[in-house]
Amino acid sequence: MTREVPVVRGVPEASVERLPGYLRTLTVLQEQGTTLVSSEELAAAAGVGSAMLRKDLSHLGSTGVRGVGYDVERLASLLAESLGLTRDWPVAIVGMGKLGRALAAHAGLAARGLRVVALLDRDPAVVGEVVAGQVVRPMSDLPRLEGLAIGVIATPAGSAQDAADALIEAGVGSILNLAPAVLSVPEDVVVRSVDLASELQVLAFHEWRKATSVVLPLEVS
Amino acid sequence: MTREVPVVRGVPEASVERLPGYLRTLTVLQEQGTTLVSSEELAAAAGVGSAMLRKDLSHLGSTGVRGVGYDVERLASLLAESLGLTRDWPVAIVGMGKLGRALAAHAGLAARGLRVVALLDRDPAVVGEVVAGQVVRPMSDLPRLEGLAIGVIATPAGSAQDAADALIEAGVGSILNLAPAVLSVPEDVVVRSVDLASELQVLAFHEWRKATSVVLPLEVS
DNA sequence: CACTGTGAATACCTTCACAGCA
DNA sequence: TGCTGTGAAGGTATTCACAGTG
Repeated sequence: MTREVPVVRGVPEASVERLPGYLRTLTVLQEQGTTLVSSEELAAAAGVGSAMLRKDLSHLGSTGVRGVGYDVERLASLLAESLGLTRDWPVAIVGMGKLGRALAAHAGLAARGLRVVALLDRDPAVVGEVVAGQVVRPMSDLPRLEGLAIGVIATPAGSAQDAADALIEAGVGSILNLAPAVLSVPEDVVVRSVDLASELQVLAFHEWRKATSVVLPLEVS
Repeated sequence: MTREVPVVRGVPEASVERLPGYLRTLTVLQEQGTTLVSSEELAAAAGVGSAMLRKDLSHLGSTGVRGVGYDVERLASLLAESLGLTRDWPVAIVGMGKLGRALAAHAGLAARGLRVVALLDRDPAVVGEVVAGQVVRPMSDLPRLEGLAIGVIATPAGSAQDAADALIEAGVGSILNLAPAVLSVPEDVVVRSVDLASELQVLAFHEWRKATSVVLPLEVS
């Protein structure tokens, strides 16, 4: 996973990356009927330290009550608004392989303001198929789509740059790149890359490290 | 009391996360017939700065030649060995939804030493199905699997902790968690979480920020 | 009085810049 | 000469610890 985001105004990137997790955790608490939560409790549920949580929230203009904690609903609203959940973000997915289809079928994107408005593929054999209730379109349809905000690249590595170029041409401002390739894009376009094979390789590295390092017996005192 | 588990390979985590990308880039160069590469060129192709690349490689006991550059094949070998590619890492995938199936079918895992040895699902209706050439097994088969190294959780959030517990019980030392949930695991188990919906939400945040911050036209004097 | 919000301290990561070597 | 390897500098991110407050 990589990121290339110029930290511009306000919230540090590392902090931004944790916000969706906080919102998720709050939603669970809400469903459980919890109405008030301390930073300690929320942090534990979100898997982070409480000081970090408080600092993260402070960037959003936090709204806790000293001596008491946070109002769950209020905090959830703050996070939702900060993340842009109040708006709809039209998403186009390029590449209808297994991964692209999995994402297209992903329930819960819509609930978070992420509206998948187009599925595209370069392969004429795939175009016209119905995936997750939508007809797969040819790449040539891209320029016709209005108001696109986010593009997802789920193509093979070799087509990733072409897909990126086409998405940007169509007006996309952010790209989630699932292909194992480095994209070159204008600097005002935000790219996040996720490569599952690389994630597994990082884990393999850790297993390898564990296997080759814990040879010496531990000393107990 | 003890602490001090032998710390051997001092490769910083941030560095480890970039190694698979370097290897990927080198493989492409190799296929193109390139035999020698400078840090500047390789860094550009991998989308990082050249100083960072050199520092990353230095942690592995780098093997460049001053005034010349790196031997592509030699460097690829170094990276492959460092990442544990010389060994096979048995992987089990839990959860045969769309995402789990996509990963199971992922070509190129095997080429990187990641051998998917088992597909599992809790749902009896899915057990027995053939996915990517393998029969889906019930969770109760997990304890029977020998030598598992890495587990992938591709279940709904509600089942993720159960899946993690079962995988760890079966001897897994590292987990790739694709479910939107926080896992609690023993501290010697390495967990990496990837949530595609959260990734998209981070992008939505950036779009939102761009839309709300660049309202005032810049004044140039 | 328990908890938040935050300055200060620390740890970590990246970039700079150049010494040193083929 | 041209490039690597790396100490030092500069940034970010995280943690500590406590003052401030409902």
